[in-house]
Amino acid sequence: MSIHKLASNIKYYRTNQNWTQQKLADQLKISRSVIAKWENGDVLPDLPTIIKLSQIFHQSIDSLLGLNKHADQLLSDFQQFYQTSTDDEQTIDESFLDLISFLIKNPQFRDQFDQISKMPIKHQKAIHRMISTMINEIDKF
Amino acid sequence: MSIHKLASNIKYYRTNQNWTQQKLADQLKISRSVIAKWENGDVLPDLPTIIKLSQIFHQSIDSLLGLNKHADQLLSDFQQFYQTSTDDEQTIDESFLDLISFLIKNPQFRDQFDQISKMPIKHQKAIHRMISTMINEIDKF
DNA sequence: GTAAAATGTTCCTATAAAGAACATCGAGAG
DNA sequence: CTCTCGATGTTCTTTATAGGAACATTTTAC
Repeated sequence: MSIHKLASNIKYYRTNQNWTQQKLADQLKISRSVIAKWENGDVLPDLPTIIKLSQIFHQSIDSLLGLNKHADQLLSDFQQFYQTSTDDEQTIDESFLDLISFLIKNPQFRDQFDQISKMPIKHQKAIHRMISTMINEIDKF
Repeated sequence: MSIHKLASNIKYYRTNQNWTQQKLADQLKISRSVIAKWENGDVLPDLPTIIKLSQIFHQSIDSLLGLNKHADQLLSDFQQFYQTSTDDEQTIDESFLDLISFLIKNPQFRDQFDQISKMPIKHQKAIHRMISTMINEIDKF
């Protein structure tokens, strides 16, 4: 149940409008601290509020929740685009679209990734090993 | 706030399948009386349950709630996904396509970021900080 | 008309979201 | 470098409401 996406989506669409948490809170007529909690994944908005959010951001509820309906279409587009530029047929599947959407909505990771991709291979390998360790450790929580 | 439609929709899709309330309850692993309350509009299902319902009935959440979208909005959703819209120049540009192609060609990184993207926000933030440190340190070589 | 099933209702409990106050972070200004 | 202020994050408490169990009612089948 990929509800964690709602958190970053709310933050993404809010900052996209250059809104402060307070401004969004005012529109929803709720307290600002609640929005901070939504965006950190501490708490889920209730259904009526989700509907309001989807209207304010002009997003379908499904896409607010990260359950995008158009994945199939987008997928085939991506595949077409990369058919020419990559000779080997690597896996571009639905989960890859999810990852792209994650990078779009989390520019801080995108920037890091950009840097990593420009490093020499040996550094990349070192980083890859370290991230593996990090992921394993953090999974223990 | 046309939430009243959810009640009749749940009942509609359930009876359409010739399911009893008990059978639906079993699939959701909740008590039957709750479903009676949903269908009478006494109570709203929580978000995770709504998502399950939309999957069980093969309906988008929006249509389950009776919030059907228009064609033009579907179109704008599509554009939003690509982020081709005006003000967001930094999201999808040439360098982003480079990044995607890097991900395609380096599945080991792709898998790691896949995992990261599925973590709770707080873990993501921790990882982000650690990667920052790593990049800074490794740049000193 | 009766029995069994399906559904509706009541009451209670437990959960988790909202609010308020306080803490921390971060971006300028000096 | 430090101070300030706006924005955001966190903690604690309160409140709202969804869920469960048991009972009541309605519907269906015979």
